[in-house]
Amino acid sequence: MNFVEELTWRGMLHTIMPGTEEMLNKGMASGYIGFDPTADSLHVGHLTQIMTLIHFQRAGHKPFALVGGATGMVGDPSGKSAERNLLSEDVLQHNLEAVKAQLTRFLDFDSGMNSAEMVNNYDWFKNFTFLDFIRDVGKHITVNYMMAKDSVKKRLEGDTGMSFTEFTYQLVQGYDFYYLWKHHNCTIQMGGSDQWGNIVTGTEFIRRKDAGEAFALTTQLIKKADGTKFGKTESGAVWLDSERTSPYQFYQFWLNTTDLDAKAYIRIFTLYDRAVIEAWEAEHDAAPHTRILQKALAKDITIRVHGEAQYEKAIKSTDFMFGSVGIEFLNELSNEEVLELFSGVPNFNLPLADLQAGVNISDLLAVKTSIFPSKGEAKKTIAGGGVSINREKVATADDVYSTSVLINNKFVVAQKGKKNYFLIIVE
RNA sequence: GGGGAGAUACCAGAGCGGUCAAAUGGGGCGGACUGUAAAUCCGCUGCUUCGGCUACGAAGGUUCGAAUCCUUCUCUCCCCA
Repeated sequence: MNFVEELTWRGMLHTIMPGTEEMLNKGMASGYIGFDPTADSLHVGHLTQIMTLIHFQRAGHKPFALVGGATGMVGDPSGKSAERNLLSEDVLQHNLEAVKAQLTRFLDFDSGMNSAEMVNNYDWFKNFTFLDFIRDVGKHITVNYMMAKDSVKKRLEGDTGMSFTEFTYQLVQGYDFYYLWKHHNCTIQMGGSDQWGNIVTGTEFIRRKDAGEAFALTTQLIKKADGTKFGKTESGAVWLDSERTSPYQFYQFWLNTTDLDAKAYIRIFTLYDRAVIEAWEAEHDAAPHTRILQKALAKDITIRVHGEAQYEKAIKSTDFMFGSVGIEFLNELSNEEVLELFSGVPNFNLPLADLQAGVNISDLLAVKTSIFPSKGEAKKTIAGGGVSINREKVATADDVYSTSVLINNKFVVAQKGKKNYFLIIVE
């Protein structure tokens, strides 16, 4: 199965330029996807692009992962309704290093001819002067052409306007493609469907400047079945960095996928082949409550991103949090084991003296810890029956807790709702 | 430089002198049901020592009383030059 067929059956393909598949079928091709360092970690939204590169490499092609040291300084207007704030160079540099490190984990950088490569567009832009740029790049593309792009049109039609800086973004990205085409023989650029306009500016630029031929392919924007944004939870984006999103939370995110979405995601985010996936689907349809798809999905991605050991830990934590194990189970564990079990869960420290003096529940939740942002909210949630201490529902917001709630003389387990656990460490 | 429109809670958006902590919708959070799903239903959605306090771009002013009226300022958008 070739690259395009692979993406097609997985439901990942969005748009493909005519002739692309023929070009790829001729043999090993080089292609790239760009990642802008807007934060110091990638998030699950980037996984589609990462998987695309993985498939590209598995199909025998040579993938380039481009980190946008330069483009990150400009700001991509695609899909943005308002002008973005520029990041400082320090922040950008820090982000760049972090993103590079993450990308390194997913691709094979040592597989001979088609080893992956990492490039940074800052390398070819840092000495590119403004005058050179407007003469060598700007001259080949008309403003009329640039204005016709969706990303630009939307902003001109909207009521927020757009700076010249963001307007030029497509040229900067277009030149990236040209550079990689010229120097690394990259004949295809891939990306999310929102990147189509930018990518095509690149192929157009290559054609006009050097009469060269280059291709484009974009992938589906991942959305949830209900149309809402993919990759968000109560606490924000789901990051690949374990400091930002713990492996346990990461695992939970995937496990909580809806049935409908799971069928789509298992194709996009795992490498299992069609027969395996279809067999699981049949099994899933027969007994949806076993959530076989969600489990397989969560397992595969968690291992790819965080490794086997972290996955095992996430499973153990999950078993305790959602299994039939009672709270007494903690008594059988050592302090280290308890901490390990709760390692993926937010935790707070509380001086023992506070508990000895007796602490009001809303103080405990909102003042001594930041499980709730305010006492008012803690009280409201308690009134709605949404708070538990050691798995026991808190009856009223006036309850006072003392050392009698301690587990192992050291811990208190708090829950906000059913799914959100917090560990309070008392010492 | 000239003219116009506007700035309200997380977002959209009503309110146009008191009854406004501010309609309505969305989002979010919690509950019930369930499979840690979807759909549905219900509750909550500024802070609080529960007496109040701080809020409708900012600062002043008018008034017994202002999100609502006046002045100045800041910012945004649109049109013209």
